Amino acid sequence: MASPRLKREQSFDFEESSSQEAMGSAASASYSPPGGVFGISPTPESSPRDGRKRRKDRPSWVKHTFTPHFDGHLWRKYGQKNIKDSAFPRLYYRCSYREDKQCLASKLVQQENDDDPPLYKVTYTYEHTCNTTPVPTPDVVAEQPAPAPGDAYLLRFGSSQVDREQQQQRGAARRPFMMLSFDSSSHRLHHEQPPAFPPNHQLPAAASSSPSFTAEALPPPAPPPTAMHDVDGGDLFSTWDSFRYGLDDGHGHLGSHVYLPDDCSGGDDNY
DNA sequence: TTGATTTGACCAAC
DNA sequence: GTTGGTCAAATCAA
Repeated sequence: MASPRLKREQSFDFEESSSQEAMGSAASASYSPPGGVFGISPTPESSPRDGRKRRKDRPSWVKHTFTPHFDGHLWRKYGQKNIKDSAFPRLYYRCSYREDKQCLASKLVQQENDDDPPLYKVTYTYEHTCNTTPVPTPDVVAEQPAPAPGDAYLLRFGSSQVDREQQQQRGAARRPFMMLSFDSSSHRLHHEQPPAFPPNHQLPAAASSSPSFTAEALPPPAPPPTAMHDVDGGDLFSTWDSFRYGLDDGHGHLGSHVYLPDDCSGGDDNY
């Protein structure tokens, strides 16, 4: 009402991970610390109608990632919409525990380009209050056994992006797939010791052979999940997701690409 | 049968 | 008036 149009400025983009929640970024890290940083009280909408308010007075933070679906929390998709001026649809997710635990966390996933892998902008709203411990350990194989200091540690999870998206879009999505991402500052993994990924975790040949790339992620804020391969022996984590450990030198490395964190888009959206 | 996803409609924010 | 976020019925898959 009185406030001028709230654009992305509304969403706090924090480059520094001062807050280390489970929000880490898998790719570039421009996310803001959930919790406590927002002066506003994330008071849940009291009335159902309020819940439909557009981004306004709601704590939110943005991050760019190649693995938008992988941040350690369980999400349920509740909507998808084509956005004006955007070539890609926006996906709407909310915490699977929303009802069980009144967790208000939600996120919007917006693909930003068509690269390989594509970069996504993920806007989180409200911090998780479900206290669920996320992050199962994915099937993963380090592509680079020993990243040099300051380098990214690339891990690839599972199959191709296409596969994953196809699955996701079709029935495979039935099982709420986990999204995992780690925060960078809070908990840095050491190169010599990647997270507790079970040794027996490997990728499908296709995945490991694919040159196409993978995203990078930063170390988990919380102790890496212990060997939890896919919860149901499946492909829960056999996805195109991957991680990168280490460095927060300010920008992410993606294969040969280097992109600037967060506001690289400079206020981006035109929405 | 159950539970997640899809998709169009509704409605508030701009 | 337009756009974006959410709802909810229909659909689908395990």
